[in-house]
Amino acid sequence: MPRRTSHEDASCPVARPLDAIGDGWSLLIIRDAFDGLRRFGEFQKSLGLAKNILSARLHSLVAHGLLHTVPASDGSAYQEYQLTSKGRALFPVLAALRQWSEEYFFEPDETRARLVDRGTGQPVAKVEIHSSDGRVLDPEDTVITMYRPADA
Amino acid sequence: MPRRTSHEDASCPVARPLDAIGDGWSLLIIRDAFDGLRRFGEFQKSLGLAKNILSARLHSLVAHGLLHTVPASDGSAYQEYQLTSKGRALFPVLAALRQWSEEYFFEPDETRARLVDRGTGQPVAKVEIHSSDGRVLDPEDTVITMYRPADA
DNA sequence: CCGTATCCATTCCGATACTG
DNA sequence: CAGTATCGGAATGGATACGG
Repeated sequence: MPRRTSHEDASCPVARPLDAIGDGWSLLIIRDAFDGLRRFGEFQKSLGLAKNILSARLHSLVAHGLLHTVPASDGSAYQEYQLTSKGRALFPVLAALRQWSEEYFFEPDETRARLVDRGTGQPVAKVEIHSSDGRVLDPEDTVITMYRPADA
Repeated sequence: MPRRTSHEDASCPVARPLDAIGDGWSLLIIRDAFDGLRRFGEFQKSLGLAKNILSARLHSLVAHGLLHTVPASDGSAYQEYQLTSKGRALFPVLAALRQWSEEYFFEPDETRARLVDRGTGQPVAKVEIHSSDGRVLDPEDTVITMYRPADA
């Protein structure tokens, strides 16, 4: 029996993107892309992975529409990898993940990389889930329901 | 050379939790836990994975402090798996991931599972990143900086 | 400098059988 | 029902060598 290879057809939005970013390196590549990295060598130096798998991950991210390649920038005949709008839209996810990790995976006195407001240098506000009318929602205040858009 | 086995010592909060939730199944188990699932068999039925790997994942999540086991609830001699506060704190991450996925991985007319306010039935508000004084921040408005807490 | 192709070691997953 | 133990196949990742 083949291994569970894909979540493409899952109706759950948590499952479906796992093919694109469910692997360990992809999220780190996206993080670096947000940080301004664009060149193959920059990613490789930052992440320290083998070139073949970096190549594979990059292609996968392009195939899933999170990155796209642009021809040059310096005269070279190579590619640069930039976030698409789909990739950029991961910003809140990454920010929430950062906050969760800082709170639960770091000792209070441990040095860490923080996401801050560029203008003020202050850390960004804690991500919260709100109702459509602005109340803060806890997990218990929410439910998962099936939504069938009318195909009018 | 050993494969990169762990991100435990990374100073980047994006990297460090990958050992705990970077694998494909863990996030889905957490999702199901938010959904109220607690028993081994419930998870297995929902996810359709082999019992040995479910067992391994569950143990890993317990070891990383996202789940904890409680003795019974019905008289049986078995365990139930519940989210810890650390696991519950993943709520905004999961919610942000859901929203991103719904927007970019589903066709507009495609049926999907949505996170809604239990009281009103309305979908939760879109997750945004705010500055400490309440402005909405785009990726460009932010920077990553190293933070060294004073060890007073 | 930017990749691609090949090889090898490790890991992971699924099925199955087994215990309580 | 709730797990554990074992096995085999598949996919992955790392190193390296090579080509543009």
